[in-house]
Parts: sequence; structure tokens; C-alpha cells
Amino acid sequence: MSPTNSITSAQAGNEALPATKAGTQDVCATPEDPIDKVDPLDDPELAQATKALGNPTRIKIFRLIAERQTCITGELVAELPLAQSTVSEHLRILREANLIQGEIEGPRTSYCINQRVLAALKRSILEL
Amino acid sequence: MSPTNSITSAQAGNEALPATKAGTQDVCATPEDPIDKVDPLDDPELAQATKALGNPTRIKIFRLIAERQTCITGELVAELPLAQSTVSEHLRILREANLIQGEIEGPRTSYCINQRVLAALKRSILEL
DNA sequence: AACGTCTATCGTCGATACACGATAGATAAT
DNA sequence: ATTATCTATCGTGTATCGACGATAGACGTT
Repeated sequence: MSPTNSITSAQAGNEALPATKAGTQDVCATPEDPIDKVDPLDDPELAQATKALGNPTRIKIFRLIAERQTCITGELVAELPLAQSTVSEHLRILREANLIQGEIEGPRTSYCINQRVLAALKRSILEL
Repeated sequence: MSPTNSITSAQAGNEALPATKAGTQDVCATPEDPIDKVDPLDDPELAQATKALGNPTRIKIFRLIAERQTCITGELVAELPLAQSTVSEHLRILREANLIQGEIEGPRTSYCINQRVLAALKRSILEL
């Protein structure tokens, strides 16, 4: 088994958004996906992504992960005036929209931005 | 009184998003706001805008208005498999997020994209 | 004035979101 | 093996969403 186990949005019967084919590549490599080299999201994906961002706390969480490149759940809990379970729930929603990706690193989970989906979101919004 | 009365999102105690100073200009002029000449949305505005778009029906309504430049409520109702009151409710949500603007034209209401806020949204998303 | 048309709002209902505490599972340390 | 730590999930309660039909207000027409 690999030392770090990638956690994607495969639970809860939600696989609407295509996940990056993780396992073969480092999930948090942040290769700075160019906007015009990704396909835009289809409407259900776009709705899910914008819905996931449609909450001030989740926008803040997303920004925190983005500026730190990678982030542990506990760090986010420390930054936010919310219970650990609440933060974990917000992370789940961002994860199921494929906006972020989590890697289980020993006892903790490290999150990073899914650059490919973010680029696709940017392109989709620009095309509105 | 002016022949066309602009309807903005001033009701329901919601004026979080700054409205274009309508009345002095044609609301649906679509001057193609350049993205880098508008201020990005602040986080509550961004959350409200993305939340408003976070629904497949509202994305569809937004696209319909955008491609027709201007659109009557009844046209949208005719295009969608939803009750008139439901469509009107979706329009209210888009309106309160300032993504669209409505003008009362006699007995009907004509909607158009709020280009300034759309440009600000695009910029805000690009900066993520 | 009375009527028909168009659309926003109201009231209702079930489903979903959002917060929390409690619990459980995995891992590292003792 | 036991313990401690970290985080996801479960169960709960409240609030908001998303749909609808019914209603009301504004306007044009007769």
C-alpha cells in the first residue's frame, strides 16, 4: 500500500464530477493548469462547483488552502470559529465538487486545490 | 414617471450587493464591461453570486437571458418545465445577487444580464 | 368601469443545508 | 496492548431551498 492514500469524492453516491486520475501522479503537485487547455465544466458540474463556493465559510476555507498550497484539517479548524465536525463537513462539500483533494497522511488529512477543476471552473465562468 | 421602471434587488432587506446606479443610464445597455476595469466582489457578494448560480435551472435561465440579450419572464416560463411562480422565484434570486436586472415594461418585465457584476464575478473567480 | 394579461409575492410542503456534539476508525506513541 | 491524536461520519435540531397553487397588483384593452 502506498504511504499516502488519496481520498476523493467517491463516497455518498456522488461521482458527478470527473476526478483526476489520482494514484499515478502526485495529487497536490499544483501544475498551474492553463485555463484554455482544460474543457469547461458541463452545467451540472458548474452548478455543483458554484454551489460549493456559495457559502462564505467555504470560500474562506478554499482561500486558506490555496494560499498555503496544502493544509491540514486541524489548521483550518484552528482558523475558523466552527466545530471540527462542521469544518469537516464543509471540506466534504468542496471535495465532492472536486474543488479540493485530500490525501490521508498518517493520522491526518492534507488538502490542496484541484487545479484542473479550478481551471475548468474559471473557464466556465469566463464563458458566461 | 419614466415609461420603464427599473426593478432592482431593494426588497426583502437585501442590498448587500451594490446596484448599478440605474435611472441615469439604460440598464440593459450591455456595454461589455472589461474584467480588469471592475473591482472584484467581496466575499459575501461572491458567495451570494456563486450561490445564485449554484442551481442548474438558474444557470439555464442565466444563459437564456444572456444569449437573447433581453428576455421577458413569460419567454423563460415557456422554455422551462416549471411553474411561473417557480421561474419568478429563480429570477428573484438572480436579481438579488445582482447578476440580472429587470425593467418593468408595461405589463411585463424584461430581464438582462448585469454586465458590471458579471465582470466582477469573472474577475473574482479568476483571482481564486 | 370592467376585464384580461402578465408577473411578483404569499403560504405551504418536503427536501436539503448548516450547525453542533458524540462516536468511530485509523495511525503513532507508549 | 493500551493510549492519545486526528479526522470523518452519524444523529439531531433549526433554517433555508425549491417546487407548487393561489392571490394580488399593475397595466392595456374593451
